[in-house]
Amino acid sequence: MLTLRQMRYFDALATTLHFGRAAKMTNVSQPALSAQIMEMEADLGIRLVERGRAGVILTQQGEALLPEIRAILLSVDGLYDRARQSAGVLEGRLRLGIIPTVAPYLVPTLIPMLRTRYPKLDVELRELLTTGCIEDVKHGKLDCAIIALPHNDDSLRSCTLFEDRFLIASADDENTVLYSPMTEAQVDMDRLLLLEEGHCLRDQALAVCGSTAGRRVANYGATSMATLLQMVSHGMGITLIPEIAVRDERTRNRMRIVPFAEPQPSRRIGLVWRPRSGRNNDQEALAALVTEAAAQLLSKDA
Amino acid sequence: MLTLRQMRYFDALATTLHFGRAAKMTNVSQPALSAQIMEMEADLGIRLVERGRAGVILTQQGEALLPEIRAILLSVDGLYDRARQSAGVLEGRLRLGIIPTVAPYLVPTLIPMLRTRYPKLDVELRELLTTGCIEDVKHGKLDCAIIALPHNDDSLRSCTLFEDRFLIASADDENTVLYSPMTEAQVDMDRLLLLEEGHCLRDQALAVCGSTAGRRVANYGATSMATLLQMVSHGMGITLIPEIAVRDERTRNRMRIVPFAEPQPSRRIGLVWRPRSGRNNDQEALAALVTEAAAQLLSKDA
DNA sequence: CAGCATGATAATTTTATCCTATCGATAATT
DNA sequence: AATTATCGATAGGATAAAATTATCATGCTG
Repeated sequence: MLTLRQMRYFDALATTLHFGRAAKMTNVSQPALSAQIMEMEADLGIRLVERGRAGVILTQQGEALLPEIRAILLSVDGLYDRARQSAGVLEGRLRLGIIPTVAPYLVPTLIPMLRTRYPKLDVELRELLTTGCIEDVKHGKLDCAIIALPHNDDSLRSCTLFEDRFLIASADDENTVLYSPMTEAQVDMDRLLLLEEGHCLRDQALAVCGSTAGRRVANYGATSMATLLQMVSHGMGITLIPEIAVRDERTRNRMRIVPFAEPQPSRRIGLVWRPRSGRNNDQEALAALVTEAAAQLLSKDA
Repeated sequence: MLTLRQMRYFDALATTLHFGRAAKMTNVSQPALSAQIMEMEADLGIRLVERGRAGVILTQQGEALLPEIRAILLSVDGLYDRARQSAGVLEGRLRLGIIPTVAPYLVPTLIPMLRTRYPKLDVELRELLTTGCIEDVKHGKLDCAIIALPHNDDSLRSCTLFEDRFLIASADDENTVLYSPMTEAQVDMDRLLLLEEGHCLRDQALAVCGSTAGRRVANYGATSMATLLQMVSHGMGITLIPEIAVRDERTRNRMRIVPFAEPQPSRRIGLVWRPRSGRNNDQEALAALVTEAAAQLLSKDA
């Protein structure tokens, strides 16, 4: 089988037209180079050079193969450059999953920041439920994902990005009684609207409010926060709204949004990745940036 | 140093995403493949694959390098094809030297024959004096040459292509006495015109006619047969004309051309090449074709 | 003819590569 | 929770590839 070593030797031989000098150029003894060239010729089944006393002459076939061989050697050398280049922080493609109750609020802030600070980064965003995020990260379809912690899959590593407090949103009318701040027990479970199954926020909302068992829940599942809050603003019920969504949703819907009493319930948003992904630098940089973006989003909001 | 073997293994690994199956695909044990991939990663300084429980995932960098690596492997495979293709008879480039007293008469017949029978052949013709032919063949600037034999360089091999008889040409007027056939002794040395120094035909003419010493030679050297024969046709003298030139030159100049008496003097035209050029098939085929072309040229001529 | 240069060859050592067997870790099953 | 299966990594020893040094044969050169 043809080897790169043989090609390098042949390249040197074609350059020097002299076995001895080609050997010196390749830091190898002349017999070694000679043997490799011979093997190369045997392998290709053709004569590459004509050995003469006054050095070496390339055969027509050797001459014909030379440019191709040099191109191959150049490509191989180029691999090293590419490899080195691709080792930078947050360069190339990054496939990032984000859960639907975070994505629409975080992305408009996060993406411009990424573009500015890491212009060589090509982000591929996917909005997926927690389970989807975790599965895809595990199987290498995503490089990492932003989900609510904790997750139950200890084959993945994670870090906290920010705390996202819950608030209560209701229509801005007189029919709804809202205490401010309010306790979990004051939530009217009959009027509590939830996202559809699969959203972690649904479970979190139940966990927050369902501490007292036996209360019923409005039998409806909204497909997105936007839908949910639109329903709320039309007086169809109340819901938990994560702080990250407040600024954005308040510009769309007239709502009353009140905090919980201390200790305020919240969800912890984090980044998950495969422990062996080997992109620790990337993950750290991304985490720092997301934290910064979230801080920006949450500032001056109640 | 990166090797093709490593690239092939990596290619298989990227295809199967499984060390075991990649090993089977490359007919090697799994540890062997594993080791090569590891070495490749160490050499490139990057992680190519992520080892996981459910097989293997390419890292972003591995993914980035893969197309380039596959292209390289394809190029290498292509080398074999090119080599095989270039091994045909009379294919590719053939650099052929021809002495000036043969070239203009042989070429118009030879080249069309070559083009017809060996369409893949790309002939590079050079008209050179014998010394030039021999030097260039020796130094690999020509693949072979057509010269008059014998040559005095035994570092080259040669074979006879055809015998080229000499005839005597004179102006077609009453002032010149020509016997037919004539003997060498009857040549009027004072009127004998010759090519300039360097042409083997000049020396051969002298050898034919100069057997009787002391005769003087017209002090003039024509630069080509065409010039020489034009001078002859204008009554400036007589000259030896090789049979190969007769048909062509007779159409250009009115001349009387008579043969020598038996045994007719002649020159032997042959092919020379480097013994190690390794293109024996080419040389044989070319020799056969030239012989055929010459036979065609010499037929029905006196 | 002697001396020089060139590439090939020989004998040996070093380095690569491979294989078998086994391990450790994870995932799936019982 | 223990068992089994799968997967890639590791260890040890054998084999093959490639290197080195020393030498040779040959053809030029003076």
